[in-house]
Amino acid sequence: MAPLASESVSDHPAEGTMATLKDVAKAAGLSVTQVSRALNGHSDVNPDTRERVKAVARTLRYQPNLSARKLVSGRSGMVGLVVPQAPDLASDGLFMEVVAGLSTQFSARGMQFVLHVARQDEPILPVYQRLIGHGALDGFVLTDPQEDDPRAALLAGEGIPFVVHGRIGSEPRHAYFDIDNECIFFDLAGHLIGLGHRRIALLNGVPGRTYVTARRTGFLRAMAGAGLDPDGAIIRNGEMTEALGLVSVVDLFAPGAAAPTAIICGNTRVAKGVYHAANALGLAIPGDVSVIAHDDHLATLKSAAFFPALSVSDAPLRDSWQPLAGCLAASLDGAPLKQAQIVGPHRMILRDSTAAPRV
Amino acid sequence: MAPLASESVSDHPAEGTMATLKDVAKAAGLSVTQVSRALNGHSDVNPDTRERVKAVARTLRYQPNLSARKLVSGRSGMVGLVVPQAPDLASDGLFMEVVAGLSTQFSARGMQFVLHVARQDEPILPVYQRLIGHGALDGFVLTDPQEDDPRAALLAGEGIPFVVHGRIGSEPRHAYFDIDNECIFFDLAGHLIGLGHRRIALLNGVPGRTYVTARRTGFLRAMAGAGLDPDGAIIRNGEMTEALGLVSVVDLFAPGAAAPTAIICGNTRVAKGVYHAANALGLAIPGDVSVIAHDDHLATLKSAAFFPALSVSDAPLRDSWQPLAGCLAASLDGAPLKQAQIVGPHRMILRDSTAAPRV
DNA sequence: GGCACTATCCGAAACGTTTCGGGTGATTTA
DNA sequence: TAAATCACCCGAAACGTTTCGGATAGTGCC
Repeated sequence: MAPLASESVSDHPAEGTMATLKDVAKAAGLSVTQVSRALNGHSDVNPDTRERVKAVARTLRYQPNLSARKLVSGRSGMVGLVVPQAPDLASDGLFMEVVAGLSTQFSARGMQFVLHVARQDEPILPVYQRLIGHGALDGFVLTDPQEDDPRAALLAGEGIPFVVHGRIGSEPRHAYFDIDNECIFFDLAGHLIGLGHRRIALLNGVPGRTYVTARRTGFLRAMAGAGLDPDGAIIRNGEMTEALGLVSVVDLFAPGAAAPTAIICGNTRVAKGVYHAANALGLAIPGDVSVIAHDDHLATLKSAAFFPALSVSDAPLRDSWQPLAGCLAASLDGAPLKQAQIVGPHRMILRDSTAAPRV
Repeated sequence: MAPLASESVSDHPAEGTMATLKDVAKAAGLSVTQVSRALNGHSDVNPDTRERVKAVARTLRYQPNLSARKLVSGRSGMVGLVVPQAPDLASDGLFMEVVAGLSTQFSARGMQFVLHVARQDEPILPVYQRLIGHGALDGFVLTDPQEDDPRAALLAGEGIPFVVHGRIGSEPRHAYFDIDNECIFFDLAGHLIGLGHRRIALLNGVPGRTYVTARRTGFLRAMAGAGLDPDGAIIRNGEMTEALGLVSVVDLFAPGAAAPTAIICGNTRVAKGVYHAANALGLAIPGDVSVIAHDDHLATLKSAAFFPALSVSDAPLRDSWQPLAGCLAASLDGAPLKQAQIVGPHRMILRDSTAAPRV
C-alpha cells in the first residue's frame, strides 16, 4: 500500500492543488472510470476493489470537483435558499434556526446548503433566474409561500426542483413539507366549541400566506360545522407578534363591543400579548376568556411556562428541516412526487388556559 | 402578477435548457472562441462585433455556465462567508446587515455571494476544507478575526484568496479592510486625558479578537504617553452588550472602590448600559463621570439621541462592505497585496457626555 | 515586391467528472 | 464442447468554457 501511495503525484496530497480522480486511479492502479464507479456506489465493481479505492481516496484526501461533476451530470449537490433582506428577519431567532437546521440536514446528506440574501429593493425573480442560469445550484427551498407564488411558477416552468415549506394551492404539484394547518385550527376551534364557546376570535397571520388561509378555512369550517352564527367567528390578521395579541384584546374587549369568550392565537408570541392585555384589563384566563394557541416552539417561549399554563396545538418547527431536506433530495433523485409530499404530525396539549365560558 | 410570471418563463429562449456559448456563436455567425473573447472584454475583437455578440447574447438570454468556467479558468465568481451558528448571531440586526451588505456589493461586481452556516458543534476548519475541496467557491470573507486565526492560516496555506474584516497580526500578509482601532482608542483616551482625567475605564470586547487587542493597545499607549499611573487604566472585557456597561458601572462605582472619572465604551450599546447604570446610581454625566464611545452605527442606537448626547468616535460599519468586496475582488484578480489592504477613515464627534473631571 | 506589423479571427486542447458502449476472461448452461 | 451468462473492467466521448498557438488579410515601409 505504501509504495502505491508514494507513486502518486506526491507524498502530501494537497500541495496547493487538490487530488483528482486521475490521481486516485493512478494510485489504485485502476482506470478513472472504475474509480468513479467505485466511489459512486455503482454495481459492477468488486467489493474488495471498492474498499481499496475508498481507502486510497481517503489517504489522498480526494474530493470530487463539483464543477466538473455538475458539468457532465447536471448535478452539483448544492441547494439554496433565497431570502429578501428584511429588517425583521434578523430580529427573531427563527430565521437563523431555519438556515442552520437546513444546513445541517443537507450536509448530513452530503449536499451543500447555501443562502443568498437579496437586496431589499431587488425583485426576487431575477435573482432566481441568475442563480438558475449560472447553473451552480441544483434546487431550492421555498419558505413563506404565497397564494399564487411566482417563485414556484418560475421554478416549475424552468423545470428546477424545489421544495416548499408549506403548500401552494389545493392540489400541489410540487414537493413540500407542511403541517395540516386546516386540521389543526379545525381542532382548536372544535375544542373551544365543545366547551360551549359561541363567540371565538382567531388571531391569524398576514393574509396571502397559504398557511394563514388554511388556518382560516379550518377555523370557519369548525364554526360552520357546529351550526354557529358566522358573526361569532371573529378574525384578525397581522404580523404574528406580541403586539397583535395585545392590540387585538384591547380592541375586542373595548366597552360596548361584543367580546369573544375564547381566543385562538396563531402562535405563542401572540398568546403572550393576549396574556399581557388580559392581565392589564383585569380579565381572568380562563374565567373571562379562554386562550389557546398553536405552538411551533420558536424562540424561548415555552407554552407550559405561561400562567395559567397555555393550551396548545403542538408541532415543533424544528421537526421540519429533516423532511424538507429529504423531500428536496427525493425530488432531485427523480422520485415520484408522492414521496416528496409530506404532512407532519401534530398533537393537542390541553392545559389550564381553556374552560367552559362563563354563562 | 400572473401575466408577468407567464411572460418571463416561456417567452422562447429557455426551452428547459439554457443557451450556451455555441448557440450564441451560431446565431452570431462566429466561432465559440471569439464570442467568449467578445463577452469577456478581451482586446482582439472588433468593437462592432463585440456589440453584435452582446446583443445576440442578450436576446438569447445567455448566461455563462459557472461550472464550466470554473473548471477551465479556476474561477467561478462565487465567494462565501462561513459562520458558526450561534444563538446570539440572530439577535442583533448586525449579522443580517453584514450579509446583505456583502451580497449587494458582490453582485454589483457580477459575483455571487453566498452564506454557509455551520452547525454549532461542528469544528469550522473542515467546513472550509470541504468548501475549498469541492471547488465551488473562489474566495472567502473572514469576519471576527482572532489573534492567531486558524481559518486564515488554513486558507493562506491552501492558497485560497480571502479578505479579512479586521487585521491579523502586526504585519498582515492578507487582504483586509479595517479601521484604525488602535488610533481611534488612542484618540478617545487622549481626548479624556486632555480634559484632565487620570483614572479612565475601558469597556472592551472579549479578549482574543484582534480589534479588542488593538483598542487596548491604543488606550494603554495614550495612558503611558501621558505619563499616567498604569493603575489609572481600568480595563474590563466582555461581550459588548448593554449588560456589560451596566454591570461594569455598578462594579466600578461600588462603595470603597477607586472609581474612574471617565469611561470609554466599545460601542454605543455598552454606552447605553452605562447611561442606565449611571442614572440608577445617581451619577451625573458628564458631571460625575465622562462617557465616550466608539459608534459603528449598528442597529438603531443613535448616539446623538442619548441624553446627554454621546461623544463618539465615528466609523459606520456599513461603510465596510464596499471596500471588503473590493479587496477580495482585487485579490482574486491577482492585484498586489497593497491594493487589497485598506484602512477606513474615522472621525471624532464631541457632544455633551465628556467634560473635565470634578476636582 | 518583400517585410514586418496590426487587427481580427479560428481550431484544438484542456479542465475533472460521468456515462456509453464495449471488452476480457471465467463460470454456467445446453 | 460450444454457447450463453456473469463479474469486472476500460477507452472514449461528452458537458461548456477559456486559452494557446496559429491563420488570414490588410496596411505601411523600405
